[in-house]
Amino acid sequence: MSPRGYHSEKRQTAADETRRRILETARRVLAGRGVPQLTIDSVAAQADVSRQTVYNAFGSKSGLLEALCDHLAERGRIDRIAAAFTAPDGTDAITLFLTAFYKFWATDRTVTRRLRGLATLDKDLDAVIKARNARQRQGFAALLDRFPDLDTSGRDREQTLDLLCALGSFETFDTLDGQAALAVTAALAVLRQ
Amino acid sequence: MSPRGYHSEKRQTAADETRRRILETARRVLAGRGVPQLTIDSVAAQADVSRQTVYNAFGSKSGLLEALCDHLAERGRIDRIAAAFTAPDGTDAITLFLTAFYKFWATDRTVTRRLRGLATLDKDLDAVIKARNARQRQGFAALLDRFPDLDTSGRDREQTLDLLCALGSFETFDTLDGQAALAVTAALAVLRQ
DNA sequence: CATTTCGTTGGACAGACCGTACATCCAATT
DNA sequence: AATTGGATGTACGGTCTGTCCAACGAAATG
Repeated sequence: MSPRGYHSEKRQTAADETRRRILETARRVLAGRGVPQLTIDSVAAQADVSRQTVYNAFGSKSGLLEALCDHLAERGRIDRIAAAFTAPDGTDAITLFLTAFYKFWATDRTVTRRLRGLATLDKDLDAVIKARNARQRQGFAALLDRFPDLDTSGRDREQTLDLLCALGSFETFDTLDGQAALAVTAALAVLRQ
Repeated sequence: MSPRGYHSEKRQTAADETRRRILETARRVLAGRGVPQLTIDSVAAQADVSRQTVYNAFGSKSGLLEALCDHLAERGRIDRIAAAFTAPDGTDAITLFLTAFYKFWATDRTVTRRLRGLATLDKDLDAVIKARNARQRQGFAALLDRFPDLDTSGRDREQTLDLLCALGSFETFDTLDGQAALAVTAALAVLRQ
């Protein structure tokens, strides 16, 4: 703590800029073909930054990956899901919700796949991704609340949510090759049956 | 190559036994809670074997993981899918096929999840898993061939296969918490709609 | 019995990577 | 002019992979 705060604008923005440059580099590295060579060394070098700077900005490799998750959320305009909650029609709402996620993942498909793979080895990153999945489930739940007539299957509510989350998961997006329309029809079939 | 073959039974079975012990240890390590500490060192130590022996048996860490995939296939009785191809009814066939996979994955759920995560970082392992997914798709395709009336959706055949693969994927199994019945009803809903 | 073979062992080594510490430089701030 | 904070460079310890090699011992062969 400084006795007299050195609040600075130029310094802050400069630091943010390097931080951002590092994140972009990490994203580019993970997006490349072949096995991702995501080492602090290579990211730092490609971002034209010293290794120490990466640690200053993110603390650790885990920290970098977590920050990258948020970075991807911005890039992929995950905020598009907001439109789903103002839709007047239930079917439209589900459609908007699912397609928002599919567009989001399509933005950085390879990076997302690898990030989720890396979460297997990283407790912190795993927590971030689990939280994200949980929020998606809450979104589906909110839509089911708003449109009670949407689910005419007579199934248990939690089970319906399980199915929707499965169809809306990144992995399903990935195996469906991004065909959002396919996921939407499947979801509607599951809800109606 | 030996000028005069030293074909041995005792040696062979002994080597197979240590190989098997290493695989079981690796499986146990990957099944443990927390971040998996799957290092050659720890596996070797827990299997009461020298590190060199692991390399003799599997060549590399990738080799060990690939072998573990096959090991899991045996343990999980993946051969149960055979029953699906002799079923007289299409619906039964799909049900048997899907539940065989779900039982398979339920056998070593955590291990499979981590193995698939590790495939992100390992080209060889990734190839093994991709091949396995492809075989599942061929299985679904064979069922659609045998029972042409099964798919009344009028959808493109490849798209129907995409959806079935998505529902039959390990990741969907994982998010559905192993509820095979749920996946089956979803698959049937998708086929009928 | 003598010899060959093979799986196994133990130690040593290079190379990659993570994370930390520290002394230093420079530009922005006061 | 003095201070502060971000960035740099270097160095070090630790972990893990993969390879090499000398050696041991039990099984197989003649």
